[in-house]
Amino acid sequence: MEQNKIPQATAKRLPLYYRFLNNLNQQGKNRVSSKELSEAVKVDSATIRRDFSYFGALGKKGYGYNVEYLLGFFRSTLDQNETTEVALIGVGNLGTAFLNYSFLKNNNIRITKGFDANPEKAGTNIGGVPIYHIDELHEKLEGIRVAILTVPATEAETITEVLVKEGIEGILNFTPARISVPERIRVHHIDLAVELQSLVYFLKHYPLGE
Amino acid sequence: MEQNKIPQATAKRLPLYYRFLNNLNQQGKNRVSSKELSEAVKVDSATIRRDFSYFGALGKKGYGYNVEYLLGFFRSTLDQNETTEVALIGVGNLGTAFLNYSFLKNNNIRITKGFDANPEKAGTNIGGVPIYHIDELHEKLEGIRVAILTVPATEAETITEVLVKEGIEGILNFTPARISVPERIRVHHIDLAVELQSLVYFLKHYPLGE
DNA sequence: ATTCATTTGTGAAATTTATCACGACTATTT
DNA sequence: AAATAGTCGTGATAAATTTCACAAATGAAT
Ligand SMILES: NC(=O)c1ccc[n+]([C@@H]2O[C@H](COP(=O)([O-])OP(=O)(O)OC[C@H]3O[C@@H](n4cnc5c(N)ncnc54)[C@H](O)[C@@H]3O)[C@@H](O)[C@H]2O)c1
Ligand SMILES: NC(=O)c1ccc[n+]([C@@H]2O[C@H](COP(=O)([O-])OP(=O)(O)OC[C@H]3O[C@@H](n4cnc5c(N)ncnc54)[C@H](O)[C@@H]3O)[C@@H](O)[C@H]2O)c1
Repeated sequence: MEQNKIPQATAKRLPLYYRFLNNLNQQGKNRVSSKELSEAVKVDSATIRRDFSYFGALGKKGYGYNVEYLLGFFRSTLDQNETTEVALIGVGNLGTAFLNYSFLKNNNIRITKGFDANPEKAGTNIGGVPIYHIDELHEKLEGIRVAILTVPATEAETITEVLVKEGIEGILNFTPARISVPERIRVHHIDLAVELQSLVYFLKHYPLGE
Repeated sequence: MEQNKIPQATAKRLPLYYRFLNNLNQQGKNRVSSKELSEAVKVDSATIRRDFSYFGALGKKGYGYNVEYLLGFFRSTLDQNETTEVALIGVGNLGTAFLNYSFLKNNNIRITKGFDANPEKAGTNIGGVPIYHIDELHEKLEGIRVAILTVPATEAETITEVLVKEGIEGILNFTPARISVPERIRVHHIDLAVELQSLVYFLKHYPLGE
């Protein structure tokens, strides 16, 4: 949409910066250096300056960055002015935890609808979010572009096909299944078992500082 | 411990390969090519071959890989012969979901103890895992090297200090707090809000195929 | 036996990401 | 107004990761 120049690695750090700037702002701080930011978010200060520089000269030499200005800039860059609606598919253990969690501290993304195959869950309300039967996807998914997938792995592929057909553009997939989607759809995997296992692997094979 | 030659990016993919090989093995398949693996785990086949090659010549040209052999190899590489015990700190929404989930399908990592500050949770049992009061950390953490952190963000830093003091070596941190630890401790962050937000960012700024 | 379709393992190249290091500039203190 | 300490933005470099592309090997088919 804009300049596709922002490296993916940078893009993944933006929400992190945004959140911390929000904290600073709420604390009344109005000035911050890349060094301070670095200590807080655990990213090298040169990397932070480089990240910011893709968006132009946001800071002042010898001074640092103005918190409010930077915050405003990232707010619009991250589209935090308008609310993004997200659907959650699979209201089980994990899905319920997400529904009970309000993502929107410093954050304009909200899970607004839940879907489940279990007819007993349809019609209920968890954490203020209405739950619908999965068969109602077509009617209820209007205008929603992002889905969180927390169904059993065996269901992931078929549900994904439906979601794609309904026009979903992005999926945050918590199932261990590696789903297949058309090129235009973006899928991010969060694979908790893999994360845990790789952490254990690192401990055994890369002892001490990195 | 062994040859520190395995790139981190490779190490992070090993559990993924391992899981899929397990599936193949259970299906009775005894041969697989990097191309098939590639389609299943959505990793470029050259990358897979490169990853495997760090461990030596595990395949046969013109043939592919023997599933059972490869599986056995990764089982020992990932220390799946012995069980790894993990402690979970913070038995709330997210923590409870993890306790109710059995990580150990194809996987020898188990959450064996939960800890919470809420005295009403101490003494209970969730998903077969006993919950202790957080003050009992010292007595109960013996021999456990890995912890999952699912406490409120405000508690993350202080709890981490205690965990480090108790000899924990790896932390899987689900709180938005970027915790400070000595060099020797390994921390992996899983930041759900950041993941969601960056997915939304990518959708808006990188439309269509990547 | 020979051909043919596959598939590995890897040198080399390309791409992506992180880090170094310094000139230019700012605010503050003396 | 000069000196000082601090900080950005970025060219250059380094490091990490991915991908290309092909010789060498394999098994199956004829
Ligand atoms: N819970 C965890 O800690 C955890 C950890 C790692 C991975 N996961 C993965 O996350 C996913 C969900 O895990 P969970 O523990 O919440 O499972 P769960 O069984 O508690 O929940 C799954 C939910 O999906 C619903 N469902 C089933 N088929 C459906 C369909 N076709 N359409 C819509 N809904 C359907 C079920 O009714 C159920 O409510 C699984 O793939 C699991 O492997 C979970
Ligand atoms: N639930 C989600 O979907 C979700 C999503 C993203 C991030 N998170 C993060 O994960 C963490 C946990 O979220 P949650 O929704 O489970 O919160 P929660 O409030 O439901 O659970 C937190 C638990 O930690 C316990 N606790 C508080 N202080 C403690 C202490 N000092 N020692 C031990 N236990 C203590 C509380 O008693 C509670 O049971 C939070 O940091 C949250 O920001 C959660």
